[in-house]
Amino acid sequence: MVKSNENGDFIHAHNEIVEKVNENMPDDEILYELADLFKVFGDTTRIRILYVLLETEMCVYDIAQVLNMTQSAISHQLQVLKQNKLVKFRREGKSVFYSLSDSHVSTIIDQCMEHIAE
Amino acid sequence: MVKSNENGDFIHAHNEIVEKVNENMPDDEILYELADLFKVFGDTTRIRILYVLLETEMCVYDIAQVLNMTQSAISHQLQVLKQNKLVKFRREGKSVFYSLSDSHVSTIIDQCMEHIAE
DNA sequence: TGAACATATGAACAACACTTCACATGAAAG
DNA sequence: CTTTCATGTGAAGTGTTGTTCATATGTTCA
Repeated sequence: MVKSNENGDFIHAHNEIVEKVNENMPDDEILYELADLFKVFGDTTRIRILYVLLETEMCVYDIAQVLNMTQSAISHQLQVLKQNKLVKFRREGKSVFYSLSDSHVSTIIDQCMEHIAE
Repeated sequence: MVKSNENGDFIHAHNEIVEKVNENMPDDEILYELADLFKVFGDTTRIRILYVLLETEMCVYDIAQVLNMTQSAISHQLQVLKQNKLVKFRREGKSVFYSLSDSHVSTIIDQCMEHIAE
C-alpha cells in the first residue's frame, strides 16, 4: 500500500501527514453543526431577511413587503433562523417583531462581503 | 391598502419603514453572490476540506484519505472551492497540492465557531 | 510510446430544501 | 363569541445539489 521513492519519502499515502491532520480535526459533530449554520446563511431569502434586520426590527408582514414575497415563505424562513438562534422576536398585539439575536451575524456577513469585494 | 390607527400611525404596510429599508439594501446581485458564497461553506465535505487545508497544503489523494471519501468526490468539491477562489493549487509532478487562497476563510469559520460555542 | 499513477469531469440517481397552497392558531375589536 | 387581522405550519411539487460510476486528461518513468 505504502510505497517509497529513492529518497525514502512516502508517496501514497503520505501517512504521517494524514495522521497528524486527523488528530487536529474537530469532532465530526462540530463540523456538521458548522456546515449547518453556513447552510442557513446560504439562501438568498434568509440573507435578505438578515440584511433587513441588520437595520431595524420588523414584523413578518413588512419583511414580506420589502422582499416582495409571500408571508408564508417569510414565516417559514424565520422559523429556520429562529431555530439557529440568529433571530429573536417579541409579540406586540397581533404583530410579531423579529430582530437579530447577537452581533456575530453582522461580523460573519461582513467578512464574506470582504471576500466577494476582492 | 394602508390603514391608520387613532394616532395616525400606519398599521399595514408600514410604508415609511419599508421604503427606508429598501433604500439601504445592497443590490440583489450582491446578495446572490453572498448567499452563493455561504452555500459553498454550507456543506460538510467542503468544510472538512477547508479545515484540513487550514493546517497544511495537501494533495487530492491525501485529502480523500483523511476524509475517508473517494478521490472523485473530493475533486468535485475542490473544483467548487476553486471556482469560488477559496483554494489555490500548484502542480508537483503527478500530484496537485491545494491550499487556502486567503485569510478570510479562517476568520469566517472562526466567527461561526464562536456562534456555535454559545 | 506504453504502462502506471494522479487528478478531472460528464451523466445519472438520490436526497434535500424552498416555495406555494390550504388551513390552523392566536390576538384584538366590536 | 364572532369576525378580522397577523402569523404559523403541514403537505406537496419542483428545482438544486452531492455522490457514484465510468472514463478522459495529464504526468512520469521505463
